[in-house]
Amino acid sequence: MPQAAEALPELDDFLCFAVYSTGFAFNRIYCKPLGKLGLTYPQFLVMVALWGESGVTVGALGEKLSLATNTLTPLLKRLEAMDLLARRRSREDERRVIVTLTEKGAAMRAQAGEILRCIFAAADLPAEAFAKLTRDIKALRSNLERAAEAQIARA
Amino acid sequence: MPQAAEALPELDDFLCFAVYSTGFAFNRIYCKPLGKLGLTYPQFLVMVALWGESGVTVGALGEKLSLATNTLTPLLKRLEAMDLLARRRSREDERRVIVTLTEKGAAMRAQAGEILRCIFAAADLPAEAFAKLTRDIKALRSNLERAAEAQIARA
DNA sequence: AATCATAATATCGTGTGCGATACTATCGTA
DNA sequence: TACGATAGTATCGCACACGATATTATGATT
Repeated sequence: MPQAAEALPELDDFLCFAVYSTGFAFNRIYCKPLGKLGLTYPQFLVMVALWGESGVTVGALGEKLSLATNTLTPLLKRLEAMDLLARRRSREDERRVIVTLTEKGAAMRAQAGEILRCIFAAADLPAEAFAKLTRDIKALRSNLERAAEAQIARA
Repeated sequence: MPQAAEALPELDDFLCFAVYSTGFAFNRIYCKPLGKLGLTYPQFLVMVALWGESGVTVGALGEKLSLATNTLTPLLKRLEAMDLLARRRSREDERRVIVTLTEKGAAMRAQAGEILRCIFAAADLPAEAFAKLTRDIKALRSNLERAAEAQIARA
């Protein structure tokens, strides 16, 4: 006897889809202000990471951004071509590549505040709700990452 | 007199980055169970939309998914090649393309429940927190979309 | 010192996202 | 009924993401 069809929520009620589509909504909002700087959204995130700490390895940068070198290397080469950062091999360990902001790249930091104000305005949430949502999503990400590691451990 | 450098939050405290990285964390979690079905994560989302309502136009599907035809058309062609859906021109309006589930595509719905349970388990949140987070993120997305429209209107 | 395992980065191929553009069908208006 | 405007879809090019693989450097073991 065939089982009754299991109820399936609407796509719009999926948490994963909410996150997925909101990510792209952020991307679209960032498009205009970042276009003035000639940056894409992922490139901007790399710059933010470097403004926090310059002179780091590709691997350390990838750790911060949850990106592997297959994504990061071409992206960094494009930023290098724009003269925003420099890539050089480490002397102590020739396997490592150190990424450092150029003067131009460091100077661009002055534009960041204005952009973040745009985004904050677009999100249109009270500061406390904004902060709480950030914490909640980070907690979710942390859980998902833990589950992903468990998946690998089982394999 | 040069202004003191404006404080810039750490990348990890950006709401946009939290959403961005959590989206990819979802993607990585979905990878294993969807691999068994031969689907990518965006392809799965399209299937979910069609399980909700089959026989819709490419445009209507794009509306649900916030995707334009430049992304959707190649994706739909791949699903069509897998015999999960059919694309045919509308008789009444030859501009429209109607997307319909095949038997195989409709049957795949039976696998969806198990996958969603995997994801829910990986998120590891109480059901109420899960639902509230979904609502909060959707509200954020709604605000961002409204701001994007305002951007266009100003342009 | 030779050899093998491992680490760090790079390369390649596939599948999205998306701005810009093209193409065909429908509609509105003279 | 022509004809310009608009709608719906497709195509193209570029920039991510990422699994798989390659390449070079370091470390470990004998």
